[in-house]
Amino acid sequence: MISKTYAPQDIEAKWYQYWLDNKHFASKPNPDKEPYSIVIPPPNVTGILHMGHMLNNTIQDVLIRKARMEGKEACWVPGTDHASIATEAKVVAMLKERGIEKKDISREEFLGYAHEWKDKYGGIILDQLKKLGASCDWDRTNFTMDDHYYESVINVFVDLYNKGQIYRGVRMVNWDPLGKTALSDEEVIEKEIMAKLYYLKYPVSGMEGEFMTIATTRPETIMADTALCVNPNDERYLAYHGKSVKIPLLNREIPVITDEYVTMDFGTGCLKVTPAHDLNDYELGIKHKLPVIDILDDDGFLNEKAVLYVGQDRFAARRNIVKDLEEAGHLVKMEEYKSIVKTSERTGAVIEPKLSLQWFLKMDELSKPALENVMNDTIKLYPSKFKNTYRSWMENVHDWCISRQLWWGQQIPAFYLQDGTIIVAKTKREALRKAQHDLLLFALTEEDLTQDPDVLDTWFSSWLWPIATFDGIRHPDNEDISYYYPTNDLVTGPDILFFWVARMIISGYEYRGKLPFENVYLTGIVRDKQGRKMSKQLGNSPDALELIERFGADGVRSGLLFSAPAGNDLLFDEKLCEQGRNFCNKVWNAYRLVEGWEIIERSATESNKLAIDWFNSRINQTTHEVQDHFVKFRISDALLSLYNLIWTDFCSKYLEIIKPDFEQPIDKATYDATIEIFEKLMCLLHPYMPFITEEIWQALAQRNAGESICRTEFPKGGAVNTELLASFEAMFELVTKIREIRNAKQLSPKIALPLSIKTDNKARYENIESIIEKLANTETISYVLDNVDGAISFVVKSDEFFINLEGEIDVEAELEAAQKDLEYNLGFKKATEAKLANERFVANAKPELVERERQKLADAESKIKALEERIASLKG
RNA sequence: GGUUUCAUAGCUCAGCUGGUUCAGAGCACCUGCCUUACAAGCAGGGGGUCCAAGGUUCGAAUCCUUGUGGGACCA
Repeated sequence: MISKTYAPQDIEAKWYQYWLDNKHFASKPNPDKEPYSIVIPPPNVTGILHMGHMLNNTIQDVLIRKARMEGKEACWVPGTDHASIATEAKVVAMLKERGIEKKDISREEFLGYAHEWKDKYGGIILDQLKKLGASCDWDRTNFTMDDHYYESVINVFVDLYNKGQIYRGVRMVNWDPLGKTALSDEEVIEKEIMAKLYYLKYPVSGMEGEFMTIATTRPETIMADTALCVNPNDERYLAYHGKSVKIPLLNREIPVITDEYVTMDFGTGCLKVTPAHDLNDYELGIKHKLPVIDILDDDGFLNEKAVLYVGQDRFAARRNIVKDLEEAGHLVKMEEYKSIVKTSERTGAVIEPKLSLQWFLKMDELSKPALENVMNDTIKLYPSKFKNTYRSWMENVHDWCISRQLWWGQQIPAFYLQDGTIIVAKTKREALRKAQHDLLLFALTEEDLTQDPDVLDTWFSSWLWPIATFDGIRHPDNEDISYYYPTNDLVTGPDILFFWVARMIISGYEYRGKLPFENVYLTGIVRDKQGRKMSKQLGNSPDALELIERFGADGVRSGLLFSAPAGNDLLFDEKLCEQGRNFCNKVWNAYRLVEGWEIIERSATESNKLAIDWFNSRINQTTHEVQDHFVKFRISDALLSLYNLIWTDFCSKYLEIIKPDFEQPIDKATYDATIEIFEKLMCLLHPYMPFITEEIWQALAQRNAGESICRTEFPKGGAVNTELLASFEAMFELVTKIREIRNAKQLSPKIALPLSIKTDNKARYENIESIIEKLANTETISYVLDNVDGAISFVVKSDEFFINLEGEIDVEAELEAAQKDLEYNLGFKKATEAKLANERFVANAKPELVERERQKLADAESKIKALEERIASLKG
């Protein structure tokens, strides 16, 4: 006896191992097949599976499994990225636990520990993906710090440098004083906070008793001021043009300059200019040739250039200077002020705008094909609304700061001579040769070369992902890259559209001359019920593995997809997984029913034959629907179509029709047809629910060793008999009406109801009498020419039906219902007639539409006739 | 502030090129059923001024304009 409820745990583990053992996910170039490839968005090597990953990877798995079943050479490349900042932080923490400080060990030692950490804890997420059922080709697993990948990244750096696309320069960057590294704009999170706006007055030189008052949120930077700036049109300050003021406490003199950049109505309309510590001030400083005084060191502590508060942390210095300013009478007032503070995504530290020497990649030329080919739909974004966002970003692209002051990552292949000359080469040896050869410095040895200590931004390695995972940078003509590139679909979140997707497109055109993928499917963000983004801090994210444990991978997968249209955020509720689990159970029980049947050698009844034909038409219809949804990347809609097909049409209708009576056998013809149908349904559903479909598919028939549903053919969808579908629709409507009466009269389902039909076309019902009897539990059906007195009646299409429940009929209620129905139909008739009488409608609308309206009118008319007779007889 | 996007049932969303009287699905809710595959189930039901106001059209939830209110991106 098999279990009444579906128990996924053992089944899932069993089949996943089976798939691996039989290498069903492995792929290699096959010229006889069409390639279909996806590269996984590499999760952070420190990461663990969360809801976003589950959604994202389920979608990829659905796509890849479907492609595999369609006979394509499907290849899903998994892997992880090295996540410099996050991983380095983990390693530093691990060392700290062992009592080791990063600053006390060498780079080589540190990297040794980092690799140790990675081998031990890194990539847990990939194993977790297996629990989800991900059909990745695991032999192709890549890591952005693998030797071949590392080399690819270095090669690209050298190449771009040689092409003049990479340069070194001083720029104002987002500095993370805790991580002690520059961050890209994308690694910065803006938080809204309540800050204080301090109003400080600066004495004007040569004008005793005159002051200029500025408003600032950062009083500790006044020592770095090099000017005060007012709008030249601001009448309040005309008298001070060309004067100078003294910085409070410090008494250093700085000029008053004018620039239209200053907003007159913000604060006091008088701006302190601090070029070293604010991006806008920096630009203003360049414009007005102001000096730059950098008073902060890399830790965010004040240095000796500050003169005051030297050695203090920036926040401590702020507290102290406010106190001192107040005592000295320079603090006019303080105001609460809502402002935005930038923080580091990784360390949480408040970002310090800082001038520093960094490596940059020029973006203006490189980004052109990437913009163009998204705008002209060579690369399609789903949903397309992201095209706008993409464009606005790409049109305002800044040069990319690619250096990071860390150790974990690809070390920048730039070597410095003692005089500062830069030589960029893949290795130190090559750099030396270059120096000797190009600069004629024959006496030079490797000891004279110092490599840049910084590493490259992690995105500078992951932007090569679709190429480097196939080793297409080092070997641009190898078999894999030639076959699998460009990949087909990329599935990722819109939050990394810019700094990953766009950059992959850039590198794709630069290094392959081609797009990296054809379609980009952007998932929504998984939020909690209240609409909050799931995060560790809030603790509102469910444990992914625990969810799988509770609901089964199939349940979680389908649950996530039930309400996940592309690009729309998904408000996650465990109820969705429950629904998925219930669906598994439904499918499971349908299998239990079929599995328990005794078979008898007998041909099928006419009604069974009809039901089989009808259901095959429904499958075909739905298959076409599903294909259409897939073409448009409506993954969620495709699932919902299948859900309804299986639950409503297969279980509630088809199986109920052909189900033999209790402990009766089923005829072989119907049984065989049902098994075939069941297999087809499992194939259609397999991409979504791989485990249960494999389990049932294996059980439905004898299979060969190693055979799997994941290698069967995805149903193509044959002819649809629309007439048959329509007649079954009408029949189900009839059945529903009878059931409605049963419910309204509170009659037990066990009592068979007497049904009479008044119709011009008896043949319409004769073949399906037994179906109606079974579904609605009616007694033998009779045909009548006249209305049945005292019976409950209703109209479906143009035929009238009577259920004679002696004494049960409430004439008033029946009359009212019939009257209401009549009114509706009269209204409908009127509207349709008006439409058809309208010349412009008949002239402009599509002919089939007009024809449909005529048909509707005819239907309504016969229905009205039947209803009128009905009302007359009730009144009679 | 600029750009963009959305507003449909109590909740989450479909509604694709305007065309069934179009107002849909799932969940939730109500009623009746422990019926023989399934109570993680079966049968049935109620529920909406499609944000507001104009416009285009034979016809608007759908297209246009303005407003209101949310989100995203950029500053």
